[in-house]
Amino acid sequence: MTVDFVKISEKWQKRWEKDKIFQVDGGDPEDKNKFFITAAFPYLNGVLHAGHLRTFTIPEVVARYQRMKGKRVLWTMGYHVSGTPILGLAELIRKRDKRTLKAYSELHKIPMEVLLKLDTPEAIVEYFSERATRAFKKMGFSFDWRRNFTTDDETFKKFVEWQFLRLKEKGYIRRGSHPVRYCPSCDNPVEDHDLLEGEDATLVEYILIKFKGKIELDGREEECIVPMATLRPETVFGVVNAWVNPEGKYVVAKVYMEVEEGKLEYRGIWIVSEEAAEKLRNQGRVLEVIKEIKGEELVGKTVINPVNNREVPIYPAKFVDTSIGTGFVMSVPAHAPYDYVALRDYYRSMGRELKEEDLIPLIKLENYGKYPAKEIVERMGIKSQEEREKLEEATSKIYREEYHKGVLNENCGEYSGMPVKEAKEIITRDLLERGIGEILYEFSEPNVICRCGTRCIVKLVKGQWFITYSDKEWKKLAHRCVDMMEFIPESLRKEFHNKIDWMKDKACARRRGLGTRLPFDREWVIESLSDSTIYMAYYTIAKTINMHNIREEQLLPQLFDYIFYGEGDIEEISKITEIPRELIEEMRREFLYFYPLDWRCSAKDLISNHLTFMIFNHVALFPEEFWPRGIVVNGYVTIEGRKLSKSKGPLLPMEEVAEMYGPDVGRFYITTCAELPHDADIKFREMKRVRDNLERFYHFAQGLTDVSPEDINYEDLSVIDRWLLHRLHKAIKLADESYSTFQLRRVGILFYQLINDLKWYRRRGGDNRELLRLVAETWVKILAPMTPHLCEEIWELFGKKSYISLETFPVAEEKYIDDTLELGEEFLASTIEDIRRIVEIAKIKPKKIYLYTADPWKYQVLKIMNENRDRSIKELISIVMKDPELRRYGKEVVKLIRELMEMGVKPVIDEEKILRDGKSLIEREFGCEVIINGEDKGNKKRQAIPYRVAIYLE
RNA sequence: GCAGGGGUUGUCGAGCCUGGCCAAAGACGCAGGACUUAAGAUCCUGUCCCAUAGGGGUUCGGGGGUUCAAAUCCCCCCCCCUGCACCA
Repeated sequence: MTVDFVKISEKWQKRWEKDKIFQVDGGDPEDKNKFFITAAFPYLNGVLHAGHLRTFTIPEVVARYQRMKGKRVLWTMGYHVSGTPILGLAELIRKRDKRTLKAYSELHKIPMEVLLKLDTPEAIVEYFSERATRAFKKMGFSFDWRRNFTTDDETFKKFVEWQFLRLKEKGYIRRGSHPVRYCPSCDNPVEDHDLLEGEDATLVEYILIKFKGKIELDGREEECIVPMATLRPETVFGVVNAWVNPEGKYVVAKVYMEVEEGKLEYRGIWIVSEEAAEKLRNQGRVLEVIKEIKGEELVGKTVINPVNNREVPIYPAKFVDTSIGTGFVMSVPAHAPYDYVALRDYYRSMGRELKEEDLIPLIKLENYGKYPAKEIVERMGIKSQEEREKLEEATSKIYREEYHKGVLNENCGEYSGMPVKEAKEIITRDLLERGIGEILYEFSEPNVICRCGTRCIVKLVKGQWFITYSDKEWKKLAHRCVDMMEFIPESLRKEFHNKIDWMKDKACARRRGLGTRLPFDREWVIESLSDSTIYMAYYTIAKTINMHNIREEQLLPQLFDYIFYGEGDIEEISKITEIPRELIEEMRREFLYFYPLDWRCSAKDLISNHLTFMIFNHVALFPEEFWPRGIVVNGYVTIEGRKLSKSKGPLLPMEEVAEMYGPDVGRFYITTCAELPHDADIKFREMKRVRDNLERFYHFAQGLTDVSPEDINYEDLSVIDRWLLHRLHKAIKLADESYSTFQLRRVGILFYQLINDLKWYRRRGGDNRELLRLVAETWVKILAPMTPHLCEEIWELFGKKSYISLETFPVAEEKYIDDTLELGEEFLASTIEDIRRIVEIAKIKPKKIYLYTADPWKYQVLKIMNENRDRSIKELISIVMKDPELRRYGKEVVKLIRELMEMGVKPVIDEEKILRDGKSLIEREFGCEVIINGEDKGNKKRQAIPYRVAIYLE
């Protein structure tokens, strides 16, 4: 007889909806008995899948639990549609892209005739939000649906506008330029998924150090700048020459920097490679080329190091790549193996030897002499510049060690004595400030190719809007928030502190995509991660806005100021917004009641962006009392070992889980199959087993409809009854703890333990049906947050008229908890196990089993040990030996203490009584008579110690 | 490179924070038995090696240390995963 989980779920979902049991309104602000939990809403360019299922089911279960704990629970969901992916998807569908159509029909299960119509962003948003809603409902999510919205709703956009106006007012929005990966052919920034090659490439910042030179122009000698590109600006103090590629093409050009839009600043005449000129143009400079020259023309000329005015010669070197940096490299042979080898080669070609006096050391490094580069080159036996591989190795080794352990020496002026790690940053800053350094961005890999086949460039986007997450004061507030918050797992706290420290200014607007336009610059659309940082606050008021059809033009900034800050005159606001005063008051009340957010749940991919932004925006816009209180992060999901993929599968739509296995099975499985922070691997076999177990639980309950827990006679309970009762209350306690700390897997384990407990109970001859009914009723409540439909069904079967979803969570009663009962059963089980081992090893089929408990003095020793739990063995021996009675047993006492210690010190229990109670079980198991503490056969009795009876088989 | 997480018995996966009851939970797999006409389901038992009375031996990435005692604490090394941003 199988249970139809799907049918049961449909029945209860209908009833819940009809009775609106999950709609929630704010209560008395004085008595904030509330629980506000949210999950990072899904981005709707596809159906909800197994990953969403996990991330959303966790808070869903906890929300239901808290509801049963009597809290007013605000739990709902919105839909994220901002940004470009939906735009892109609409375009692909319009173009009838084969791969897209295949993925969306087969993986997302969209009928082709419907799919082909999804060729506008609006159609996609509408379709997928309906699908998402359906999936949530089928899984039995207990949302207050009145508060649902999408980020493209005009009303929500007004809220985002308010947010950005206030951020700008507080000085957290600025305008500037920004390097991005750019495709010159598509004329657009290139996102990760639009790359053919080079996904791993990062942006690296080269520092251009402006060495001064002279160049002949029109017969006159002119001052010019020869910029050296370097990743190690601190080594500028050790430059002894510069390198140029003699074969390379270079240009002499007047360089202007675009400091503001349309405003140029002259930066002098520069000599750079042709490729570098192009890069400079892309990165905010305007170049006027005066003439082209070949690298060899510069060989032998000199340049002046701007930090120490040292004049150094330019030498030729083949290793200089004109496509990297500027085509000029400053040579620091004391610390750069390439430079050392190239200079040595060059000197030799000139007929002289490179000597130590020719080098300028600038970094002191332990385990090395004055000239680390020279040393490593000699140690590795590098003979010429051609040995690229070895040189790379030597370079990275020296760079790494110098960076971490090096200290600048006396040649470094004001920076001497500084560790390289620190000096690097400071020197960079100083070079930039003094105008002798500039930044040039490069990719860390040579090949970064756009989907269109064009090589990407780094482009400086001008007029970009930023949120200034680099702001030190702002970071302080964010750190403070993190200090006050709770994190699950706790290790997140450290991680968030790190993320906050690393946060740089973030570009917060783009040229295209769905979403909200910047209220102060309508050309730009607010970037999709930036519009979703404080939207939990919107949940508190969305109900009022949705139910009363408040229109976007009514949602003026003054209104939000009143709702969130209590600022302004309500009469006046009511007048200008044409929103009735009561509704404004309602919104204010709901916000005050439900805020702050108690828990934010998400998968771990959002740690470094969304969750961190959420903290930043909250601390910027809200007073401390409204800062978020906790973050819960769960691991990823794989299916039978494979990563999820929206385009390649597997995906496992949430709806499919609901339809194929039933929502309760899916909910139970996804929350208990892995520990919260770990990745979960869905295995369909295991999911089936969950279904079997839940089914068994249903049948167990089904067999108990005719009895009542009211009829339990507590006076008359047997040992095993009391044990079961103890286990029940202990389970309540643990389940309570587990739910409140998001340890849902533990609840699952408790459930499996219940099944095992019931097995043992029956094996021990337990058959108190009233008690079993109590166990069933209690467990239905414990499981209700996880498997609500099944539990409602059983609840109804038990003749209850209420919804179990609204019942009170069971309360553990200490008076029924007695750990010695548990120790007793364990003792009994281990006794049986011991007998079994002897039977097996000795190959005896016993006719009679004699069991002997230990002599009383041995329990006395155990008792003393219990009273002195923290003592060492030595101490225990001396304590026990103080007792003259016990001292009589001499060495035996010492031996006993050691044995008991090894076993673990447990309280003394009445072993004989337990054995007598379990006698019939042992007799049944072995099919023979059991004699307890009878005649001492084979002188065995003396072997008995507490928790280990002596056994004699006959 | 920087940061965070992790390496446990056939597999997955607890335990490690708060050292001793850890040969190490549980699940799966495998093997044996009971039940059954049979299959499935269910229940019992075993599953590192050795052992004819409940015993012994070798294990928890590698190496070293602290301790009467370490999978668990400390140090070093190796390996794996994730993030490093404008992208949802």
